[in-house]
Amino acid sequence: MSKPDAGPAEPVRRMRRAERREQILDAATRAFARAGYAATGLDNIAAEAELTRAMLYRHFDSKAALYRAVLDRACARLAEATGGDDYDDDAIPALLRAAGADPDGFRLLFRHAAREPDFRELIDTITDASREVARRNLARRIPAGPWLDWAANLVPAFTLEAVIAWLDADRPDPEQAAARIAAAVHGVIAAAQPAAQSAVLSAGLSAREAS
Amino acid sequence: MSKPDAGPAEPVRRMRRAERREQILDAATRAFARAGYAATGLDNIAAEAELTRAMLYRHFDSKAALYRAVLDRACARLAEATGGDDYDDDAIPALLRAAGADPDGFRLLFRHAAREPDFRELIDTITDASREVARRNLARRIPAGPWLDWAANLVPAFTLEAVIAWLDADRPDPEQAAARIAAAVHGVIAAAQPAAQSAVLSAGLSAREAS
DNA sequence: CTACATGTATACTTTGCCTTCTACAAGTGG
DNA sequence: CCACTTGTAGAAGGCAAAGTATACATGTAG
Repeated sequence: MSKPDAGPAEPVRRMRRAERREQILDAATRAFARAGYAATGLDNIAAEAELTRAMLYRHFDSKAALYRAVLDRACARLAEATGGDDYDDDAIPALLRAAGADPDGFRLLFRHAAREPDFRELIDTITDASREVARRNLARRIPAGPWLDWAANLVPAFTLEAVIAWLDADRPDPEQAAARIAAAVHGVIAAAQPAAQSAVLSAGLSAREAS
Repeated sequence: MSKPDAGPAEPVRRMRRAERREQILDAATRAFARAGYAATGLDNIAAEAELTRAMLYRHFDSKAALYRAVLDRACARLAEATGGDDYDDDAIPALLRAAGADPDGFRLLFRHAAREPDFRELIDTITDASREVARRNLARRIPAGPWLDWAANLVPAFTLEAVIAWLDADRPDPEQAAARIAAAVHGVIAAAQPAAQSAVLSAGLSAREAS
C-alpha cells in the first residue's frame, strides 16, 4: 500500500537562502493572487512553494510580513518597469510590459491588495499618484467639478482594467494592445469633456443605431 | 463616574421580526461594503445595526448565512432595477438607478464579493451574463479572437467602474452620467475594433498632440 | 394578566489558523 | 570529519473571532 518508491524520489531541491527566498515570494505571489490575503492559508503557500510551513517561518516572521514582502516586491517591480510618475506616450506600453513581466503580482496588487484595509496603504501611493497625474492632465480640458473628479478616478481605473483584461486574453500583441488601450482611454476622456453632449454623444447615438 | 442617565436614555427601538431583519441587512450591507467578508467582524455589524451580537443569531444562522442574505438581496434589487438581461438604450440609466438606489450593495457586489472565492458564484451569474451579452453585441463588429475576448471582458468591467466612479463623485446628474458613460463605452468599443489602427488611433494621436 | 416576542448583557465554548517547538535527515564547505 | 545550513515531519501552543448559553428586562397581543 505504501509508495513503491520509484527511484530516488526527487532528492529534495536545496537552495541557498536568497534564492529560496525569491522562490517563496514567487509561490506566495501566485497563491495570494488567487484569493487575496485572508482567504489564503500558509498551507496553500507552502504547497505552492513545495515546502513545509516551518520553512516559511525561517524566511519570514509572519504571514503579514510575507504578504508585505510580496507586495513590496510587486510594487518595486512595477515602479521600476514604469519609470517615473509622468504620463507620456510610453506610459501604457510600460504598464503592459510590467504586467506581462509579473502578471500575478500585477493582478494581486490591483484586484486584491487595493481592497484590503490592512494593506491598501502600500499601493495607495501608486493609485493616488496616478489619479493626480490624470487629474492634472484632464484639468486642461475639463473644468473643475464633479466630472473632473469622475474622470480622474475613472481613467486610471479603466487603464488597469484594460491591462488586466489583456492579461486574461492571453496577452495578444503588446504593441497593438497599447494602441488600442490608448485609443480607448481617449474615448473615455472625450466622453468626460463638456463637449460630450454635442459631439461624442451624437456619435454614440448614431453608432448605436447602426448596431 | 457612571452615566448621569440623561432622561429615559432612548427607550430601545423595538421592531417586528421582518422589519428588524431588513434593518440588520441594511447595516450589514454598509459594514461589509467597507472591508468585505473576512475583514468584517460580527461585532462591526452589531455595532452598525446598534444591536448585540446575540440578536444577529436570532435572525441568521451564521456569518456566512448573513452575508449570503445580504448578497442575495443586493443581487435581487439589481436584477429588478435593471430588468432583463438585454442591453438596450435603457441599460446604463437602469444601472445608474440601481446603483443610486443601493450604493452600498452595489459597491459590495462588485468591489468585494466578486473577488471572494466562497461567494463569487452568487454574482458570477450576473457578470457571466453581462459578458455574454457584450460578446454577442461586439461580435457584429469584432472578429472572433483574442480582441473579442478582451473587449467582451472589458466593456462590462469598464461600465461598472464608471458607475462606481459616479457614485464616488457624489452622483452628479444621472442623465448626463448615462450619456457620458454610453459615449465612453462607445469609445472603448471603437478602440477594440480592427479599424482602430487607422481611424481611432490617429484620432488618439492628434488629440494627444493637442494636449 | 399572561404569554410571547423582542431585546440587553455577559460569560462560556469551539474552531480555525497562525505560530512555535522539537526531533531528525541530508547536502555542503572548510 | 565536523560544523553549519537547508530541509522534513508533526505535535503542541495561543489567540482572535465565530458561535452558544443563560439570566433577565420590557413592550405588545390575545
